[in-house]
Amino acid sequence: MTALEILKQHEIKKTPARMSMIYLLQSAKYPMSEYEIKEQMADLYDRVTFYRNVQTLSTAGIIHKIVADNTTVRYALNCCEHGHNHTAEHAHFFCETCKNVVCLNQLKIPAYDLPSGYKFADCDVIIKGTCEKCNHE
Amino acid sequence: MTALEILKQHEIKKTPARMSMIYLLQSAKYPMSEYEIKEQMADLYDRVTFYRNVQTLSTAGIIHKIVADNTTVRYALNCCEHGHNHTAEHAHFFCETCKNVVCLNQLKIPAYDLPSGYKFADCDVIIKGTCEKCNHE
DNA sequence: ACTATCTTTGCAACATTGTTTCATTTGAAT
DNA sequence: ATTCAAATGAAACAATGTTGCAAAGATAGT
Repeated sequence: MTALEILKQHEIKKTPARMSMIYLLQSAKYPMSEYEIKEQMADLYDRVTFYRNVQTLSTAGIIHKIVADNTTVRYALNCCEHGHNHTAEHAHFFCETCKNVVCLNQLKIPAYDLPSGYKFADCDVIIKGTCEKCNHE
Repeated sequence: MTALEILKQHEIKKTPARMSMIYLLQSAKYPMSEYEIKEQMADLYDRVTFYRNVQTLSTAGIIHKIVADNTTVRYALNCCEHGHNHTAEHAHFFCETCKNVVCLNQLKIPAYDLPSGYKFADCDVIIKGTCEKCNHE
């Protein structure tokens, strides 16, 4: 699906900043940091616009924000399959050496039983350690 | 166990800042934010010292740091039972309304199978939603 | 095409969180 | 008491995120 199609599908206006954010994340192998996005967006990049679009795109379900650590935030595109957005919740791996984050799509997040009276909204699972590449160096 | 005993057990020097941090966390019902700690430590409080002691105490396993969100960090004392420190990994609940964090000691974190080559170090589980109190208001 | 309206953007300023460096103070062992 | 490493405080800095407001851009109605 193209960036434009994604925006149309969610009835979000096409703007250069949004288009290139989606492009970038589509071509990324891993969830990207703000810094990486900033580097690649160059002149199109304004911090405030970025944060506002992160907000817009993530409430629409187009991207998701991964908090690996309080100082390590990454952004990734949700998989848009079969014409609608369908991303099962999965765990994320954070390599403490190279600071990269990887989506572990195969690791689904189990349902947790909350104490009575508690309402569930969302669950984040971050597994920390060292990635394959860093282990072989 | 007293704050002093905890420090001695881990061979960490007794200083006023460390003592009162442990006191505070011992008396806290919930994991505390830096702001709450700061309020209560008043003149004993210096930001740099705080961060350094968070580092010292958490690598010693005396406290743990809970990242509920990139802008929401909480600190909690680990349970020190039977004379040694023994805290099974448990999930945490983050109330999106009141921003409180609760340790869900009963929710143990399952073992996840990582892709080959990946080395496991740690796993954080954050469940988001609304807490009992906020649901009844 | 023209205007009115709403959304998005860019900029400036600010707030919060965390780190580094370095001189000084303190803890605790002898 | 002396000593020496460890801990502290202060200043400066860096990164991250937010708010208010004016300008620019897109959209719809006439």
